[in-house]
Amino acid sequence: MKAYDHKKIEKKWQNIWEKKGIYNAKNNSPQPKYYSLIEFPYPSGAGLHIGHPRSYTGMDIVSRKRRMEGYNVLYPIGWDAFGLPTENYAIKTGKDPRIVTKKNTDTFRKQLKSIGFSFDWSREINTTDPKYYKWTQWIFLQFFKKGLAYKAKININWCPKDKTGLANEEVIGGCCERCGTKVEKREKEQWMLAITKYAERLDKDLDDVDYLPQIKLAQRNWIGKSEGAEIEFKIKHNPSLTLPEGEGEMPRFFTTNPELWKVLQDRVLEMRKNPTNGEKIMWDLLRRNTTEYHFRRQHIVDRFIADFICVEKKLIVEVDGDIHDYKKAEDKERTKILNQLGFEIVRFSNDEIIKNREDIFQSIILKLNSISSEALSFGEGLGGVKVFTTRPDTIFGATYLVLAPEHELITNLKSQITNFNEVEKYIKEVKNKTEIERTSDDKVKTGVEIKGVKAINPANKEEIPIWIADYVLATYGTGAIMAVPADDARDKEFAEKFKLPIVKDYKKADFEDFGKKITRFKLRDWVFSRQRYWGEPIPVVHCEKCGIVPVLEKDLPVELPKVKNYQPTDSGESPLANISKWVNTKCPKCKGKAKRETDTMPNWAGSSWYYLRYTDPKNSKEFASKKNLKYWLTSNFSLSFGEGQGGVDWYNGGNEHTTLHLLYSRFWHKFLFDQGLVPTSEPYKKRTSHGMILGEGGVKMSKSIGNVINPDEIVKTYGADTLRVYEMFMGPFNQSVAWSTESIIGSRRFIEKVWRIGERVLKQKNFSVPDLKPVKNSEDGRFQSKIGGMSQNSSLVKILNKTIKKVEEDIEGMYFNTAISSMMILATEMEKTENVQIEDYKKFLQILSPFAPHVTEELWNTLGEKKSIHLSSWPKWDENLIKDEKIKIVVQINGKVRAEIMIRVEENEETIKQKALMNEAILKYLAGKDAKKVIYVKNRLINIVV
RNA sequence: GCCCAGGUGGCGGAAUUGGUAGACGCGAUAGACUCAAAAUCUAUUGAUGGCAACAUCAUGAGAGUUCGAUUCUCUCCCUGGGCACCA
Repeated sequence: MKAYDHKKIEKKWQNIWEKKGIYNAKNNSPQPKYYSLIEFPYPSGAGLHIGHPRSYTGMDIVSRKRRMEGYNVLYPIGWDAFGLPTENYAIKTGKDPRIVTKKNTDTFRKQLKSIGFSFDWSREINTTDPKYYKWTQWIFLQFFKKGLAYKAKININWCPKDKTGLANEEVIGGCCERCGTKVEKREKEQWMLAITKYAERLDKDLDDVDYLPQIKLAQRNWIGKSEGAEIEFKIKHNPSLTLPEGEGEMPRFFTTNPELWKVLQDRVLEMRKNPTNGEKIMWDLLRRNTTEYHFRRQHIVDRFIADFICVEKKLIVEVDGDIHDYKKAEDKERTKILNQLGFEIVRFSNDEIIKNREDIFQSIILKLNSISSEALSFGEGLGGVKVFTTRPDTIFGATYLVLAPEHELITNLKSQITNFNEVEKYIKEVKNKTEIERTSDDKVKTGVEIKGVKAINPANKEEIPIWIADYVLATYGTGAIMAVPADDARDKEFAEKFKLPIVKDYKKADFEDFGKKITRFKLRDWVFSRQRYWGEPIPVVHCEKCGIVPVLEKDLPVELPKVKNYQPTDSGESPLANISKWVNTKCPKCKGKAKRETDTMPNWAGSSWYYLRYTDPKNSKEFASKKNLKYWLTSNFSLSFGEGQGGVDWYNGGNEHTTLHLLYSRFWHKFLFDQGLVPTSEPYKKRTSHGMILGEGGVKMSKSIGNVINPDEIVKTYGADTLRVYEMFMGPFNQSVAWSTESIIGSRRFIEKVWRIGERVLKQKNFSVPDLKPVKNSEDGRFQSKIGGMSQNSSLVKILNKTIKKVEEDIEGMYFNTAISSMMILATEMEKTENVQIEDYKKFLQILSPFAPHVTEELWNTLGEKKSIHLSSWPKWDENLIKDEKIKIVVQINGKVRAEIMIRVEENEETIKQKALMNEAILKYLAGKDAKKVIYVKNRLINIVV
C-alpha cells in the first residue's frame, strides 16, 4: 500500500462518483425520500469563500448519512446569480453580466467539485437562465392576477449624483455606497407585493415548523405582531378660547372657530331675518315638532352656514333656492367636508317643501331615528381620532395625544386650527429631514401643539392637548397615539421637554372598557421594483388604453435584452428604458401601442422558489410537475394538494437570511399553496443555521485586511478531506469561529492515522489467517480470548459501539466537532490495539465516510469492497456491547473529591456506601468526625457530609 | 435603547433533567527512534505553594439557593450579531 496521497485519491474518486452518478436523486422512487438543502451561492468574482464549505459540509454529512440509512436523497446545488456586484462590475468594465456570470459559476463549480460534496449536479439551476426566470416571471403574474402585486407611490432612497434609486443595503450611513453623496428621499411608483396579507399566517404557522428557536424569534420580531386596542378620542374646540370682549356671547353649540364665527355671525342674523318661503315652512315644521329632537336654524358649522341642524344627531337639513341649480359643484364639495366632520345632510328644494311638507317632515324624523345614539354624545362637532395602543389599561394616564405629521386629521381640521401656519411649517421641516437626521443617535424629540382643538380622554372625560411629532410614525397603527408619559419612556421624554402633564398613580383600566381589540403588524409590503439591469424583467406592459396589462403566459419569458450601457438613465429608470426597440411593444389585449415595464425584480425573487425547481429542473411546461413536488415535498403520491404537511426536510443556511429570504420564500410558498400549485403550506420542515468563519484572530475576513483564505490552497496542500474535517472540528457548527491554518494539521494527522491503521489491517488480511492471539484489554489489563478470530466484548469493540452511537446522535444535532473528537479517540484506541478486526475497522470507516468521503472510499475499496462506501448501510451499534459491568465512582467529602472506587453496576446502594466509607483515603479524612449525611448519585458519586 | 448569541488554560473548544471542570485538537517542554532532521510514538502541560505525598485557588464580576453550581435565580460588566422612536 502506498503512502497517503490526497491529490490522487480525491481526484480519482470524484471522477468515479460523477461517472457513476451515485449522488443523483431518483424522481418518484419507491424508496423513502430525503430532501436536504443549502442556500445556493451567489457566484461572486472573488471565488468560493472558505466559509461556503462549512455549511455545505454540514448538510453533506447529513445527506450522506441519510443515503446510508436507505433514503433516496436530493441534495441539490445551483446559482443565485442576479444581483448588484455583477451589475456594478458590468457598469465599471462594460462586460456583459452573462459572460461574467458564466465565468464565475465555472470557477465555483470547479471549486465545489474539488471538495467532494455529494450534490446532484444533474439538477444544477441558475436564476439568470431564461428557462429558469420564465417561471419566476410566471409566478409574479399569478401574484398580479390575484391583486397581490400592485403599484404604489412610496419613498425610495435617491442618489442625486448617480441619479438612481438605491436599495437600503446600498445606503451606508445615509450616503450613496458608490459616490458618497448624501442620499435623499424621493417619491416614486414601485411594484409592491402584498406580503402583509399573509402576516398573520406567517406568524402563526411558525408553531408547526422545526426551526431553531432563535430563528423563529427573529421571524416573529420581524413580522412584529402586537395585540392592542383601537380607542377613539373625541375632539372639541378648546373651551378656553373666548371671544374678544364686547363681541357677544359664546354660543352653546359651538361648531366653528371664533375667527370664522365673528366673520359669519352678521350674515347669519341677516339670513334669519329674510328666510325664503321654503325655509319659513321648514322652520315652522321643525320648531313645532313634538318629538325629542331639537333643531336650530342658520347655524355655523366649520366654515359654512347650515340652514337647519339637529346638533345632537349631527343632521343638517338644507333648503335650496333656485340659485342652487347653478352651484351644484360647490354644494358637493361642501357636503364632502361636512361628511368628513361627521355630519349627515339632507337636501330639499323650495318647491318640494311647499308641495309635500308633511312627507318631508316624516322623512326627516325617520332619518333622525335611524342615526345611532352614539351621535348623541356629540356636543362639539369635530368628530374623533383613533389611536392604537397595546396598553389600553393605561388610558387613565393618557395626558395628551400625538399625531404623525402626515395624519389626515390635520388637513381636515385646518379651519379649526388657530396656529395652522406653525403646524404647516413643522410638517415641511419633517419632510425635508433626511433619513440620518430622523434616525440619528441623539434623536431629539420635536413637535408642535395643534392649538384650537382638544381631545377628550374617554376614560376620565378630561380635555387633553393634541400634538404632532415625528416620533409617531404614520405607517404604524393608526398614525396616532395616546401618550402615557408616566409609563412610556418616549412619551416621558416628550412630556418633559414640552412641559406636558405627567400623571403617576393613575387607575388601571380594563382592556375591554374602551375601544376594540385589534392586531397590528410591523411587517410592510415588499418593495419589489429595482431600477436595475441585472434582474428579471417584470412581465407587464403599459398600454395607453388598457393600462397595466400582463404579458401573455405563452410569451414568457420576457428576456432581458442586451444593452450597451448598464448605467441607469438620467431619470432613474433602469437601463432597459433606453432600448426603444425593446420597450415599444403591442398591448396583448387591444394590440395597440404599449410600452414594456422597465423595472426588474430584486434578487430575492429567484431565491424565493428555487427549492421547488430542483424537484423538476428541466420542465418547460410547468415550474415543476405536481408529481415531483408531491414526491419530494411529501413523499406521498396520493396526497391531495390541500393537506399541507411536509416541505424540504432540512434546510441549513446563514443567520443573515433568517428574516428576509426565509420570510419571502415562506410567503411565496403559501401563496402557491393557496393557488393549489404546491402540496404543502410551508416550504421547509426544519431550518438550522451555521456560524461564520472569521479570519485569524476573530476579525472579519476581508481583502483589505489581507486575511482571506483561499480554499483551493487548502485543498491543494492538505486535501479536501482534511479541510472538511477541520471545518467541522474547529468549533460548534452554529457559532462563528476564527480560522487557524496552524491548527489544520491536527485534522490531517487524524486522517493519516486512519490511513496507517488501514495499512495494518490490510497487511493482516493479506498475509495472515485471523490468529487467536489474545488481545490485551486496556481497561482492566486482562487478556481476553477470541472465538473464531472475533474478539468478544473487548474494550475496542465497546469503544467502537459507543462511538457509532455518539456519531449518529451528534450528526443529527449538528454537533460535528464532538463527533470528530470521539472518532479521534477511537482511532487512537485502534492504533494501540493489536489485531484490529477488519469488520470493526470497516465500521469505523463507514461512520467517518460522511466527514472524509475520499480517504474512506479508498480504504474501503482497498479492503476489497466493490460497492461504494457511500452506498453501504450505516453500521448498527449494540446496546449490550456498550454496557459497562464495572464502573468508577467518585467519593466526595463536603463536595470535594477525595477518592475513587470501582463498583459493579448491580451492587446496591448500601453496599456501595459502605465501600466508600471503608475506603482507606476516606477513613483518613473522616478521622474523628461523624458522617452527617451520605448522598449517593447513581453511577456517579457519593458525597459524605461531615 | 431593545432583542438574540456568547464570555471556561497560551489558543480553538469539551462537560446541561445541578454530580470528578478543562474531553478532543493546536501550541509548548522532555524523552524514544535516527549519524542527523522530518515524520511518528511516549510522557508532561490551568494557577499558586511544596523535595514530595499533597493542599489551596480557579469557568467575566458580585450575591443567592444547594450536601454539591460552568449549569438554576438576582444584579452588573464585556464581546459579537440584529433592530432602530413599531405606541
